[in-house]
Amino acid sequence: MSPRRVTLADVAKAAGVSRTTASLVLSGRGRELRISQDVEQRVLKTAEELQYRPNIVSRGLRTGSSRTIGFVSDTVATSRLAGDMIKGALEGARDRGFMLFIGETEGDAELERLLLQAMHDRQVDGLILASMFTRTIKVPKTITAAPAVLLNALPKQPAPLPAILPDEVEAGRRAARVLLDAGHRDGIYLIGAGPRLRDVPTESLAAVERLIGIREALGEAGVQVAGARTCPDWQPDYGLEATRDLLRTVQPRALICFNDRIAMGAYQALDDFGLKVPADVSIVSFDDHPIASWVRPQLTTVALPHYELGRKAVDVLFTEIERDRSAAGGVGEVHRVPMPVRHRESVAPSSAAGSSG
Amino acid sequence: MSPRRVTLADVAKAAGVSRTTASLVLSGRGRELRISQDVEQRVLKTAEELQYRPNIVSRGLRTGSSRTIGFVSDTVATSRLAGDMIKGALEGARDRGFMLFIGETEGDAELERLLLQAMHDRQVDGLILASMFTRTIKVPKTITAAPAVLLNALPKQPAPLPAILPDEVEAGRRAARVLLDAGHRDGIYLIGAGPRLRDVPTESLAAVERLIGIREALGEAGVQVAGARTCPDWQPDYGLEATRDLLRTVQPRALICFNDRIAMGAYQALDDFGLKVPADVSIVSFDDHPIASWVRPQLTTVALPHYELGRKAVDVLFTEIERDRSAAGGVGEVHRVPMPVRHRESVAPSSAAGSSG
DNA sequence: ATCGGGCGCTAACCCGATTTAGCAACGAGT
DNA sequence: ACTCGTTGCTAAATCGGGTTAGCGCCCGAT
Repeated sequence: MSPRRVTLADVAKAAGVSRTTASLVLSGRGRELRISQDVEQRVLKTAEELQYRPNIVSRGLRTGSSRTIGFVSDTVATSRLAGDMIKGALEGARDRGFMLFIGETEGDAELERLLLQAMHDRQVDGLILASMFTRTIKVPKTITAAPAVLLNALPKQPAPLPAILPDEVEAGRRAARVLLDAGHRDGIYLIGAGPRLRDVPTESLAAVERLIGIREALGEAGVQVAGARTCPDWQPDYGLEATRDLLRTVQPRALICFNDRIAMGAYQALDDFGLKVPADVSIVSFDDHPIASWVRPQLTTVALPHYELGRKAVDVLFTEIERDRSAAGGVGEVHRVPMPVRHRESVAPSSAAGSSG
Repeated sequence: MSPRRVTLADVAKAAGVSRTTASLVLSGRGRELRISQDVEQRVLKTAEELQYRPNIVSRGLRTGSSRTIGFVSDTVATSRLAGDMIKGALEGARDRGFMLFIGETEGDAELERLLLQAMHDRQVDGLILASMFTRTIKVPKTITAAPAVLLNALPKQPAPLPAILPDEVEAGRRAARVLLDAGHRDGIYLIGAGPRLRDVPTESLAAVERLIGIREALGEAGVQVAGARTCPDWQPDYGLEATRDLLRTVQPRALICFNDRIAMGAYQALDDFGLKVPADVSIVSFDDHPIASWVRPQLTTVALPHYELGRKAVDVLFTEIERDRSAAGGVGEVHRVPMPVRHRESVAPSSAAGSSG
């Protein structure tokens, strides 16, 4: 059997004071409420000796705060891709002495309802609703029971919820600029989505935004996308198939793959056609999945800042909790986290390149 | 501001009964304590109408249970490899109406201490101590404050803690048998560890056990390991280097790679030497990392049952919690979860194969 | 009339903290 | 001597439930 914990009453008794006094001293309000140095020291010493630790459950009952936040996702907890989001959230929470409840909904609305309920039953101070991939989600009504933020997602209907998202449009621009900077102007193809804004996988916000950024940066340089192949799902086999299909008709000079798994498929297709990366074809991609540094040559990619997203979500959530305490209404601001370029080996200067900057 | 929750007192008042009566009815003890049908129905109806939900924090204060378990790992939450362990644990907990606290220690003992403390402060009913890779760990003393199990780890010093681990020895046997069944008897090399039991990465229990299983199964068939290359860390680049080194002197007929990332490096090395998988060299591996089905040909591998490990850990933890309640002492049983073979495309019959029975 | 006993419900205490209101002792001012 | 203000501490209420002991009532038996 586990031994009984030391309680405030134990400390008070051992120090020969009332529970009130012990509580005041230990919560640092002793000075303010005129507890003598003598008593203060005695209480602190006793607490130390007995290894007293306040019971947060009990405190929570009184104060209404459990010093806990809930992290609810569709399936983010099990995807390595986004595991770092949890890590960021975890560390942000830890810095403030908060713990993290984790829950997965598998995209099931009923499960989500039950999960949120279970978290509210445990008096979470706030909630993070995360999505595995960037998209719009239907915000459950019960969410209003506590402060909340959206992570990697936007509300389908307008809602006063802050959202934290990667800056995908800028990422698109950056990917395009990597190629432009290497002198590429012709034979740039897209694998995964495009060329039109509606040629994207269902619900994928990232696809649309990346596409916008790509077209914008290329457009500014007076460059046209030479063509594109869409993929119903962004997995290696679809990337392989799409790229093969492309190579049967044209020889691209550069590929912008919409994520690293697609890029892996593209590598395989290029290999099949005897084309070398980056000598024959340059490749730039998105996500910075571990695979990006495992393939050869290593893949130049625009990284999803998972860790930063998780941390930012917690930061925003805490300002939201603050706001809630002051009874102020939320506004639903959208926070964009920059996606950094990881320069590796899959991009070479265009052989047709003129001046280099 | 979030609206105030409906409390038991609200229900009691609305139903015109005492809090006691309401509590008895709602906790199902009404019949036992002779509450009339009439009152019982009234209370249930009122609770339903007011959408009453008991506050678990409050209940926890009285009963000592928070209906929550803690999942503490070195860095398991952020590794896709092991994310499914969390998923398994999550679902096991959910089935019992429990939530999961998540925490990472980064291998830092002080962080671990603080984390366990924070969890105990929140009255967790039990703890799962998980490791990202199978190994022995130093069990913190404070662990005795609540029931606990080890996941993917064994205690360094003898401790009465149950442990849940993949059956690595049998996995080793299975990997070897995959090759034996395909008729391979000669030219079988190991990449990652071996050939001696002490030729393994530091602290890696999996390496030792897989090696034991491999040697056992091969030995029973009267087959010798032709040679081996160790890797200081089981990453693709080390696998690549080790395999290259091997290919400079011999031409293997089959490789047993100690995990899929190493196998990926091996693929690259074989490609460099113009050798085809599986026509020239068969490969069998461990883990069933996503990459195993992305490489071509797809990799035959013995899967780590992450999901089952997580679930099993929760199951064992609950029997442990039960045991704790009955004040019985723990025994520290070791539970082994089978690792299934994923037959894919990287193993071909040995060209020198004779009879196949 | 009195007692015993089952029935149906509730008062009151408990969990472990926080917090409000206020008490006792003492010195200073009038 | 009396009021007033500090100082230093504590009693008691509170959070939202679970749990124990027992109260009032009615019926039947003595």
